[in-house]
Amino acid sequence: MLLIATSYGAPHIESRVREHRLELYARHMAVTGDETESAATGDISAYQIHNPAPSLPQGVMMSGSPNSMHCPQQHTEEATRKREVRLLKNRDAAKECRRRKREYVRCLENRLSVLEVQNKKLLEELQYLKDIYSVKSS
DNA sequence: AACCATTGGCGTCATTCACG
DNA sequence: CGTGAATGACGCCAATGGTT
Repeated sequence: MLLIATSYGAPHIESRVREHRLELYARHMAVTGDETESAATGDISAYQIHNPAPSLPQGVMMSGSPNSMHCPQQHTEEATRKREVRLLKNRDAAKECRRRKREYVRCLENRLSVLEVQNKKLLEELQYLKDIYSVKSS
């Protein structure tokens, strides 16, 4: 079972998204009549529905020795399992990556507002000094 | 209320990069 | 050089706010 609780984002949205995917998937199954292991668990993404998995999962090499798998059935099961693990890892990596990016942007925005205040103060000070100078020199 | 544009978050794929 | 992690790009969806 690959369904995991997501760590980021609003939980109420997460669950609704999941429900929506399940609905889409149910519709997909109704049309195709296809049924896989992930179908049984409901572990399916919207993208997978719109973009059926290629015949060869990403990153799975053709060069696997024929002896490593006893039969084609086992080979495809192993390939499917590897693909699911890879997708799960990449899903989590993407979430973490986005979280860091949001944090980075927040930091930049904070720094911007600090610098804006600083700049304003310096401009005011500059004006003040200019005024003093002009009064003295006149 | 219906419609539309914008925004934010997600999953996936493709690519890059660092490491063993 | 193969492999896994990180990330940009893309498309999708839901929520939200503005407009008619």
